[in-house]
Amino acid sequence: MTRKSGDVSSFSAARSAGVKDVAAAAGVSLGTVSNVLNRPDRVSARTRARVEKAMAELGFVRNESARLLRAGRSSTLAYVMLDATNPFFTDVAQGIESAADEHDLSLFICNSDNSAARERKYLTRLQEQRVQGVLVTPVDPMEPLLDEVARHGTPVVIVDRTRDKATHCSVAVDDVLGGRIAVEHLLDLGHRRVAFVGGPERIGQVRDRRAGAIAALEDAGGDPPDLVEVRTEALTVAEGRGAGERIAGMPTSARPTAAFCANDLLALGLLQKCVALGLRVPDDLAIVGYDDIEFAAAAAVPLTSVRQPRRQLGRRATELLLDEATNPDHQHEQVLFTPELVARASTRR
Amino acid sequence: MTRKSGDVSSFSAARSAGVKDVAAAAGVSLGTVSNVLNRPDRVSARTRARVEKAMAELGFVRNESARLLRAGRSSTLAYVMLDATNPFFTDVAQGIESAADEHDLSLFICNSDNSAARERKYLTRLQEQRVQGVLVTPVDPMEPLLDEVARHGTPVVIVDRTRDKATHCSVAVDDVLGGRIAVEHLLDLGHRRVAFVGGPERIGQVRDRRAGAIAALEDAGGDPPDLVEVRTEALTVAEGRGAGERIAGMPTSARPTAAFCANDLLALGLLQKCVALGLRVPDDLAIVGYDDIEFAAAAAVPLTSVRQPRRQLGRRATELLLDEATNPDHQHEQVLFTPELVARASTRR
DNA sequence: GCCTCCGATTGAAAGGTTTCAAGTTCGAGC
DNA sequence: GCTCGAACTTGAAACCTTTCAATCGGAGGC
Repeated sequence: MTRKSGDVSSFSAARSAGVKDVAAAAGVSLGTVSNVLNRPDRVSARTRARVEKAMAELGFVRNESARLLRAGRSSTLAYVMLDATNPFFTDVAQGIESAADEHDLSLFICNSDNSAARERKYLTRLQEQRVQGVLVTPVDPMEPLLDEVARHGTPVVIVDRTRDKATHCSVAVDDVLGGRIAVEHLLDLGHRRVAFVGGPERIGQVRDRRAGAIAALEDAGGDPPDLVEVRTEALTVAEGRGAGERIAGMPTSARPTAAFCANDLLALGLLQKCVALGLRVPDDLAIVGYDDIEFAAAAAVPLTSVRQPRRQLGRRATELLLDEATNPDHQHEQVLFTPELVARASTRR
Repeated sequence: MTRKSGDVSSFSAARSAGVKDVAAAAGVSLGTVSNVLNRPDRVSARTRARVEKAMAELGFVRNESARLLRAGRSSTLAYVMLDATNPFFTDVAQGIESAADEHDLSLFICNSDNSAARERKYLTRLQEQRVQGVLVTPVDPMEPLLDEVARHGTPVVIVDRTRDKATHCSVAVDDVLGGRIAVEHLLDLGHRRVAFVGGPERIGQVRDRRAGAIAALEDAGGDPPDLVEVRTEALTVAEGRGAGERIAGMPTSARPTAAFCANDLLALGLLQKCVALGLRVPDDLAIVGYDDIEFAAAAAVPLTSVRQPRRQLGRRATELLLDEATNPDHQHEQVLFTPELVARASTRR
C-alpha cells in the first residue's frame, strides 16, 4: 500500500547560505562569523546576537568539508564492524560509542559483513575522509591495507583480534584461556566426552578456543582424542542447528555428553535443535557457549557461556586510539582481557 | 595483561602528498592527475601509468574534503538507528546497506540509542557533511529537526515510523494489522483471556499494536476488558522478565492463557521467566512476539511472532531516498508494508 | 588634549581537489 | 609542406571555511 503526497515541496530558492551570506546579512566580515562559530568569547555580545540571528534566518549550515579542508582532521571516529547482526559486536560498538561520546567525538559504524572487499572499501573511504582514527575488527588481521592506512597517518586499532607484529594497538580477549575454562568447567562436572563445535579453521578465535579446550583435556590427563570435533562453516545460528542434528544423530555410545561451542550463536542453534529432537539439556547434553550475549541468558534453557568484557573492549580500544591520535609519544600496546565463565542452567548438574 | 611495543613507528617524513605532489613527481599538470582519478579514459595509457606510479610511490590518498567541497555532495548515505542492539534494526540496516551497495554508495550507521540529543547531534553532523541523504528511525517522529534538515536540501526518509504530514518519505509496516493478526491467531486457538505486554505508551508502535489487538477482540464479540494489560517501561528482554514475574504471580483464575508482546525482546524475556517459574509454554501460557528476529526462531521453545519484512523495509527506504536525491520530480511517498504471522511452538495447541 | 593599550573586527591567504575553456601535439589527408 | 581535427594536456578559477597579522575605535592614564 502506497500513498503519494502531491504537495509541492516548498523549497526556498537559494541553494544554501555560506558564511559569506551570513556575514553580508549581519553586516560583518567573514572572520567575525567564523569567530562566532569557533571562538564566541572573542566576539562582543551584540555582534554575536546579530550574527546568530542572521544564521537562523538564512538557515546556515556549516560546510564540514571546507572546515575540514582547513583543519586537517575531523572529529569523527569509525568502527568497521565484522558482523552487525552479531550482538557481540554491537555491544563492543556501544562501548566505543560511550567512550567517543565522552570525548565529544561522533562514531560512524561501518559493516564489512565479513567481506574483505567491503572492509577495504570502507577503510579507504574513511582514510579519505581524514577521520581521527579507525577501529576495526578485520576479516583477516593480516590485511595489508591496515598497515597502509596507519602508515599514512590515520591511527588504526584492532579490536577483538591480535597480530604478531605490533604495528597497531590491539585489544582482545584471551581466547585460549576462554576455551580452557569452558572445558575445565565441563570436566569438573564429570563430563569426559566433550565436543568442540566450531569452524571454519581460518578464524583465529576458533583455533584459539579449541586450543584452550584441548589444553584443558590434556591437563586432565585425558587423551586429546576425547575431543569430538564438530566442524561448522560459519559461526551462525543456522550452523549451530546443523551441528545439533549431527550430534543428535550419533549413537548414544559415541555421542558426547557435553558440547563447547565457539560462540553463542552456534550454541543457541545447537540448543534449539537438541530440544526439538528430544535431547534434554543439560541431562543428555550440556552446552557451553562463548561471548555471553544477552540472548544466551534469555534462552529458555539459560546458556552457560564464557563472558568477554565487550563494552570494556570497546572502551579500551577507543582510549588507545585517542592516545595514538593525540600523543606524540604513543607506544603501540596489545591489551589482552581475561574471559570469565558464567554458569547457567545449560550445564547444571 | 598489557604489552608495550617499543619499536619506533617508522613514519615517513612528509605529512601527506596531494595531487600537486603527484603532478610534480609524474611531470604532468594538476588537471591530468585529476583526470587519471576521475576520467581515466581521457588520459593516454602512458601518462596514466606514470601518474599511477607516482601516486603509489608517494602514497597518495585522496582528500575527500577537498573533493566534496568542489563536488557539493558526497556519495555516502547514513542511517541513524534507534537501537543498535535490537536485531530488528540491524536487519533493516542490512537491507539499506545492500541497496546502497548496488548504487555504489557507502553507508554510515549512527546509533542514537534512543536519545533525542544524540539523534540531533548526528543529524546535524550528517547535514554538515553533505551526505546524499539520511535514513532515520527517529526517537520521536515529530522531531522538528527532521524537517529542518530536509528543508535545507538533505533528503530524509523515515524508517519504521510514520507521520501524519507528508513532509518526508516514510516506510513502515502496518502495526495495527500486525496486532490484529497476532490476537486473531490466539483467538483461533481458543484463547479468551489474552494479555498485551508492552510499553511505554509514548511509542507509536506500542499504541498501534495494542489497538490492533483490541480491534481483534472487539470483532470477536469479546469485551475489550478481556485484554489484560501488562505495562513495561521499555521494549527489552529485562522488562520482559519483569512482565513474566507479574503474570506468573497472578492467581490462576485471573491469569491470561496467552500473551501478545509488543516485540520479540519482551517475548523472549517473558518466555524465559515463565519457564523458570514453572509455567509451561504454550500449555499454561501461549506467547506471541513481534518482529520475528532470528533469536525468536532459535529459542528453545520457538516463538510465534509477527514478521516484518525488515530487509525490504531498508531496501525500499533507500530507493525512495535515492529518488528524492536524484529525481527533480520526486513525490513524497508513504509506503506501508503488510506483516505476516509466523506460527511456531510457543502457540502450538 | 595626546598617547597607549586593549579588545573587537577585518581582509587576505591558505587548504586540496575538480572543472572547463583554452592550448598543445601529432598524424592523416591533400 | 600545409591544414585540419582529434586526442591529450594545461592553468586558472571555484568550492567554503579558518586563521592570523593587521587595523580600528574607544577608554583610561598622564
